[in-house]
Amino acid sequence: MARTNDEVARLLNELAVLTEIDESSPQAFRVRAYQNAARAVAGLSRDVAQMSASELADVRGLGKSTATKIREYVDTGTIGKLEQLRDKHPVGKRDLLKIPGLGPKGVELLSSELGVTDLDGLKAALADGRIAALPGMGEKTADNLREAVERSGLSSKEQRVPLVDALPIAERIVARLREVPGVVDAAYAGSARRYRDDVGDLDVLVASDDPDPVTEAFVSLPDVARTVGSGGTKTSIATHDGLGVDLRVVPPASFGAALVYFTGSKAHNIRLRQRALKRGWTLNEYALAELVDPPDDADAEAADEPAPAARTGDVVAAATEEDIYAALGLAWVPPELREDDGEVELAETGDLPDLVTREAIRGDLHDHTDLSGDGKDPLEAMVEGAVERGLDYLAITDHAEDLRINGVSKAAMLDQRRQLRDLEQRRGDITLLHGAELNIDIDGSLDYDAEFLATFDWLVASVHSHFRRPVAEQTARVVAAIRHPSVTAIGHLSGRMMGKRPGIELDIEQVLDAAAETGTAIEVNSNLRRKDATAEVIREGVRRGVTFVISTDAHSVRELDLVRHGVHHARRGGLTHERCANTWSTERFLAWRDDVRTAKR
DNA sequence: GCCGTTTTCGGCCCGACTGTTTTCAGTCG
Repeated sequence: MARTNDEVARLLNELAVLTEIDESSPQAFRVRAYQNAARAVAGLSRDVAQMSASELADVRGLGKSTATKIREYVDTGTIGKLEQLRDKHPVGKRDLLKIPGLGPKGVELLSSELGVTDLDGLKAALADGRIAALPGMGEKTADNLREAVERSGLSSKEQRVPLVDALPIAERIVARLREVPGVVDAAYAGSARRYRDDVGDLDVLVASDDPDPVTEAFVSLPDVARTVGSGGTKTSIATHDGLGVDLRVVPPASFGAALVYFTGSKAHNIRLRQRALKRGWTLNEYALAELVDPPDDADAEAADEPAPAARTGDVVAAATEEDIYAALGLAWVPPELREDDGEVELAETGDLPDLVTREAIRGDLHDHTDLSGDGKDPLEAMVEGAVERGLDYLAITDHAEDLRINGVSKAAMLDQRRQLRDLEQRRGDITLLHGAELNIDIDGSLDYDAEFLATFDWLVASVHSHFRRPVAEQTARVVAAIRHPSVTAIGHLSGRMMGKRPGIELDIEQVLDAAAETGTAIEVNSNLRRKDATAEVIREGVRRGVTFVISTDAHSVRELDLVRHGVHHARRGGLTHERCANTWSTERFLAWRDDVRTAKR
């Protein structure tokens, strides 16, 4: 949480990159140690600036050496070792490392053989044929590098695409590959399945004993701009948007193992494999299986060839994820939690959180009708849609008057309220709350007057403008809305739009503490472009006892289905049923709302 | 650099694909 931690994590990652260049090997154990340390610091709830060297060294993933470096940074503002590596390896080398196809060995080769230490140098060496003449390189390698440099410049290794843009592609590809004869199952995995905010690429997994027609169908998809590589079971393509998609075809009996493997995260997988090794097993994308010791020296000599490092024996588990986790003595870990930030330990002791599920959602508390300008469907249709989806309660929250483009006057609001009460009475199959989405102005003030606001059943207050103001101003603005006696929830907390604009800057501790103190709910907005509040904020809010609601912010009947995204996102933040008010029964929900308002007034 | 139901040294996750190699190194995920 604390800023120092993010800063230190960034420096440790830089140390990892520089060490990778320095030791010319991605395997260099120091590199991984620094990466682990960076993640450990980023995930720490305590502020490293407040911790002693010995306290730091006690943190899992940090040792004496890194603890000393962190103290050095906190005390002096610099890390000697880092400065030294920065001097030794100019920024240009780090840029070279970002080029797809160039790893630490390649970068070192360029530097030592040709004196090439930056992108311009590489371009020149490519142009005059010096690259192709290098030992271990050739014309083909030079061509690939030339293409990589031209196409994506520096960024493609780290260019990430918002989930909202990538997920539809993933779902389309999976649907198409499911139709291929011989395909038993298909799914997307990777960071998309973990529901990260953005993805580096897509991982698609197919279960089939006949890979060739799957590969054929995959490279023939209309999305495919070019095939990056293709072997017997693994194929990589790039879409016209420049998104990379990896396909793996595995035997149906291995589908569970492959799902675990390709869902990741990498760090989570490493923990699982270490666990497997301790039990005398090995875990790969095909199975959790017995580890067979390599033959002893005599046998190896007799065979007159080096012994393989390990061979696998009988399969312990492979078909489903549940089987594999169970064999490893773990509860099945929901994909959204597989980041190695404590979930393995919780799975071991059976203490994984009771994460919110789609089936548990009983109500939707942020919905628009065609009364406000940007809504598409009339009140009756929205209510019918909610009933069809099995909801017990629904809040209609059209934009209030302040949002000039599509806001609603007081009179129109009252008219809608009469319609809503009448509809509720006539139907008798759903509880309807009359609400509004208020605009939080830059000074924290809201639409209408306090007296009128007090007559609503449910009020969502959200930021819609003035995104670039100082953190103190934004925090005061939002906290004022949280403390307003009639406001029951804060909509899309940061106002971010993925791939378009960042959210407002908030002192999140202050905001969450105000929400916890007043009982005002924080919304988890289900729109994938928003995913707002962020997973990190949800996680911290759960820790501080904040109540959340998962809302669709639907502007049409169809958008009521967005709730599945909101649920996945909330799970990433560790949201439990207990802290998610719209999983509660109508009675419990209404009683809670009454309590909050009574306490605030 | 970190870590320990094979504890203070000697390990450290696993495999596919590519391009350069005649059996493998480098890169990637």
